[in-house]
Amino acid sequence: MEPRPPQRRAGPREHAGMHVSAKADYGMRALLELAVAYRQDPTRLVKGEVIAAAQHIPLKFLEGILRQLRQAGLVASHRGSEGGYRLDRPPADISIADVVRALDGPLAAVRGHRPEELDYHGTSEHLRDVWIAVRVSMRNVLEHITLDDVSTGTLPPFVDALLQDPDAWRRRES
Amino acid sequence: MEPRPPQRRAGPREHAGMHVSAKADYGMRALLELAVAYRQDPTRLVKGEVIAAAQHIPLKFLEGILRQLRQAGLVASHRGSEGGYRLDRPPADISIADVVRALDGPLAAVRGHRPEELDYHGTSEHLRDVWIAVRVSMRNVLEHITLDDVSTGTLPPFVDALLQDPDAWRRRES
DNA sequence: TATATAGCCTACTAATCCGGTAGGAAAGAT
DNA sequence: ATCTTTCCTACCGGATTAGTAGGCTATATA
Repeated sequence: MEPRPPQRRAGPREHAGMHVSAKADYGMRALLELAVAYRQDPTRLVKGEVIAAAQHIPLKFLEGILRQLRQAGLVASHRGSEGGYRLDRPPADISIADVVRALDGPLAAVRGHRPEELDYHGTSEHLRDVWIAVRVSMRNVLEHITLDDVSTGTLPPFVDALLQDPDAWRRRES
Repeated sequence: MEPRPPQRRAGPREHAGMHVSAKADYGMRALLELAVAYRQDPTRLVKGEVIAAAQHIPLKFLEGILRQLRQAGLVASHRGSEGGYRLDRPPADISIADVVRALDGPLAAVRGHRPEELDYHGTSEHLRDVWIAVRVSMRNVLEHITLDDVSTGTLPPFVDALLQDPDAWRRRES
């Protein structure tokens, strides 16, 4: 195996509201590779190293991610010379939310707690509704886009509508 | 000052897709206290300790948060015996997104990068659209709810609509 | 002018998490 | 028996989180 060029690390972490970790990002890309193979032949196995090379993911790190995805029931694997990984169900039945939850945990949390567990009082009584609402809106997007959608590039119409927003690609001054 | 009961810390951090930090949560609650005072009298100052007591926030931690909010232009302050904090503009002009951005940084990031900076290729070409779409949908919620809305408990109709979702309060199996 | 008050600023810390790396054990094919 | 490929455990440096500690500075009042 040729020596892999050192991965570029994002500098200071710069915490963000919704942060998709390297794990979830790599995991999504790995699953998209598997989605293509699945459409060719649902039983076909793809080796970790092939995925790693195609998407420039450190192999040993990827192995851990794929193991986690297997434990979540999204991926199946076989060892040995003819081993590898495949999706455990059709790519149209795996949502982005499934992947993010398997690798990054719950979609939304406040101070480490689920929104519905929060106990606000006094003037902040209605704050919980806000976090619940943002979670619903994230779910609406992430639960309705599948691996198949992303893989084929045909996102659901309501997602395309979101992307039509002229400011969609503009960054806000933070 | 009576000794403050020890703060309950959330156990293992349990990383989440969107994680609102303690800072942003405390900051929101502090601003909601200030919003009430502002409606009474826009020039009225509230002391840090009063806010801390009302919302059970460690005082010294809160001071740092309020300083950050002042640097972001959301809060004004005065020192001295009659000092304290107040909103620097009407609560109807401060959105939740303003607060989260001031305290937690950008609303959405992938591996520490803004979604629009990402460079995907091959099978994951369309993945960026997904992260952009989820950012748009988060913005749609967080930029259109103001401190005034939360403070008075009258959220915008489209947010109420989100909360009507029968599953809004249900946690998903992760 | 002295003093008390309350915000401002810097530095520090313990625990945790992130993004990996290393080394080998176990399973499967030839 | 051997080679391949996945599986598992342990470890690591750096960064972040959620605070704490202590003093400095501005302001009002006596």
